[in-house]
Amino acid sequence: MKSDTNDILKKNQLSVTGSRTAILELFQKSNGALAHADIEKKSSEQFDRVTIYRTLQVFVEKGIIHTIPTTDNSVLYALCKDNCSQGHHNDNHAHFICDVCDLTYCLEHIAIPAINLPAGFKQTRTDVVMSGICKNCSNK
Amino acid sequence: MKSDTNDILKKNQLSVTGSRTAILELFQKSNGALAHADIEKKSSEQFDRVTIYRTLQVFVEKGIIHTIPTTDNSVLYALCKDNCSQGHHNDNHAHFICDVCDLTYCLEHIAIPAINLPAGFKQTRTDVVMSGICKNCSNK
DNA sequence: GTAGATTTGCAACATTGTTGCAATATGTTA
DNA sequence: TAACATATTGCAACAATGTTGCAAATCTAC
Repeated sequence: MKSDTNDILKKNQLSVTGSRTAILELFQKSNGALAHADIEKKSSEQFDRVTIYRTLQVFVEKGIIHTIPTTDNSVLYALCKDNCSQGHHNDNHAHFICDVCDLTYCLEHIAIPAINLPAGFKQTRTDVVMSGICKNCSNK
Repeated sequence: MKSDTNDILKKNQLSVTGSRTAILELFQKSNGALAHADIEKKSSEQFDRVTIYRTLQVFVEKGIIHTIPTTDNSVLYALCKDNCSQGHHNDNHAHFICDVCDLTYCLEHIAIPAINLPAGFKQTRTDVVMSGICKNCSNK
């Protein structure tokens, strides 16, 4: 794992530092998306709040993680899969937020149907945010 | 316009007060969505910040306005059209945010195609957030 | 190992959102 | 319309979240 994160950072021309490695590992371990607050909680003993902000900013800029829009104020971040790590700004994303457990799933393999826009509108990015009950919670 | 907002408030069992009327009129005058900050700026001389927060909360609860998810931290609010003012929680919405002028369009008349979810997922709400260049900006 | 560049942590600050409570405004009833 | 009960507002104080500048520490390349 260590060398994995190491590679990712180097590939993106970033210095390999403790906080970057740790935060990247957090994302790799988590099965869903993480909010800034989650990251703070899971690593706040170690790193300054400011460092986390800046690390997330850099990761987003480099396309290592992406943001997920939500209806409330919270911003979620999730790891970009290998094949979408470049040119993320023209990408389409679908996410599912469970109303029960609050986990966010990245629906990587979902095809987003084309949506017809009114004439004159040029769309470069589409985000689909679905909410409801996830697989785990509906089985309980 | 005054009697219009009056009706809307009464229909939703809300007292007709200065701030509610004013904020509702702001939404009716604006052609796009408004962020909390916008509302503060356009009416901050008149109403307390807290009042604006609470007014927006009440409006959302009553289904008078709805929130629009965005990729950055900002929460946008937009007026619900008449026919979507009830049962808003099971609704589908599409919005377009222009990268140039930053205006947000509610695409009321757009059909959102069904998206196939993995087995076990039950979706109750779908938000589509598109960004790009709007009609006005692409004509410049 | 050392020099130069990058990153971190701290401090201070700005913005955004929340809560309790007293004062005020609203709706209702007589 | 006066008066009561209820709902709303504004204030103050606070909490959470995000930003900036700068010196110290760390990293990379040589």
